[in-house]
Amino acid sequence: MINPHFSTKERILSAAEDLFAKSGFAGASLRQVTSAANVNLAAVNYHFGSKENLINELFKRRLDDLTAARMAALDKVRSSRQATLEQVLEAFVQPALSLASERGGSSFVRLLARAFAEHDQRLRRFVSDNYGHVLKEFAKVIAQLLPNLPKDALYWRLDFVSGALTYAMSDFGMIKKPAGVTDEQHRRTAAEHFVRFAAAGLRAP
Amino acid sequence: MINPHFSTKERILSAAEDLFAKSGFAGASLRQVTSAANVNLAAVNYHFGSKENLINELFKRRLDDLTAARMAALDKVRSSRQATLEQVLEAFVQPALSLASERGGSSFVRLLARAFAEHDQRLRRFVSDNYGHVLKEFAKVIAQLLPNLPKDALYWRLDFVSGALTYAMSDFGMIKKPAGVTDEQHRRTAAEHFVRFAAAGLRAP
DNA sequence: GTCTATAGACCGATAGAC
DNA sequence: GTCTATCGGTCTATAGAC
Repeated sequence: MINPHFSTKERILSAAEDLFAKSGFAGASLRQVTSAANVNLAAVNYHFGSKENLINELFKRRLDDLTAARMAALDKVRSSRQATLEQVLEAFVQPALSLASERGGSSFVRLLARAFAEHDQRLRRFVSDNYGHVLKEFAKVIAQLLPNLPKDALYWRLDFVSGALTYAMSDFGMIKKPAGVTDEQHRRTAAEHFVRFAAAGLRAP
Repeated sequence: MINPHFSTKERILSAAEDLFAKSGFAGASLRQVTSAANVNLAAVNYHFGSKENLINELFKRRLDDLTAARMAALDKVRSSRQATLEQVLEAFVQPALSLASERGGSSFVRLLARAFAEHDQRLRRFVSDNYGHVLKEFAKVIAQLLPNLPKDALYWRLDFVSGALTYAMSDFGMIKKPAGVTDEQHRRTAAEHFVRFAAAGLRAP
């Protein structure tokens, strides 16, 4: 399961990603993590200091890249003459899609969904402090594309969009994929359906 | 916090609802629950047998009423001559809204969102075994109202709708409510925004 | 039905040898 | 950097007095 050629630190991160995605942060113990990673129990505290810090590092490892890719995609859309709502949504989803295709990425996507569902103050704060500005930028661009939509309606709809995306992505790799379809195709299909749905919902009268 | 005039069993259920909503099923211990309920630790095992069974009873207590109310509302819409998509969505949301207005109901709504986010096999199975048929009925009626929509697109969109609703409702009682607005008004507003958004998303070309 | 007390297991974290 | 061993604390569940 866990590739023995990676360093102890990376093996811990990968095992933790899988187990926390499956059982939750409180539900999976460091003993389970180190056992799955084929690593000694004490290694977690040596490399990360504490369970809480291990969780933070887990998010940092993936989110730094994800937010950078999203901002790059948004800037590209912005600089085009006539940006559409669909393009902005695509710029938001596509990087998450690529992430989900990386090694262990699909576990992380589920972990992210879990972090949002858990109204854990500490974790939410960490995510919003470090990566909240990206969401604000997307919201700003979307607001410009929907100039007639009242602000409160916009915020509600952006919340619905986040919810729809979170839930759909957290199901990646679960039950829904039909047989004979590659993961890649499945994610591409999901993204297309999502963009159509979200754009129409945002444009509702 | 916990009304001392209710029975031991009910005080345990209410305290468990609050604490599991806040900290997750693994995150909150029976000691915290019994302490918040002002009840002896051993009372949980006397009345419920185990922590797992306590969780099941928690869902049963609310979901029996919720699904019955949803089916009643759906039947009413069905029997009307010209049912609209908006009416069907309203029939789905309104009972959840009423539930959220009950004593402790808002905690339960967050708990429900958590149960979906946790891909815990045991809990998901319990919910879908006991209450999955309601979702199927709604899906059938919605499919009839969108005869030109391919089946796979419909399933994706219904997933997005569930996600949007779950996510939005799990935020009830959290940060979003503006000052000077009653809980009741806030929920009503949320429902209206949701129905507009979801109907438009489902009708997307 | 409600309590105390405790069994038996697991937890995160650390000290200290190598 | 990696290991063993262990501390001090928590957990669920239960036995048995009242």
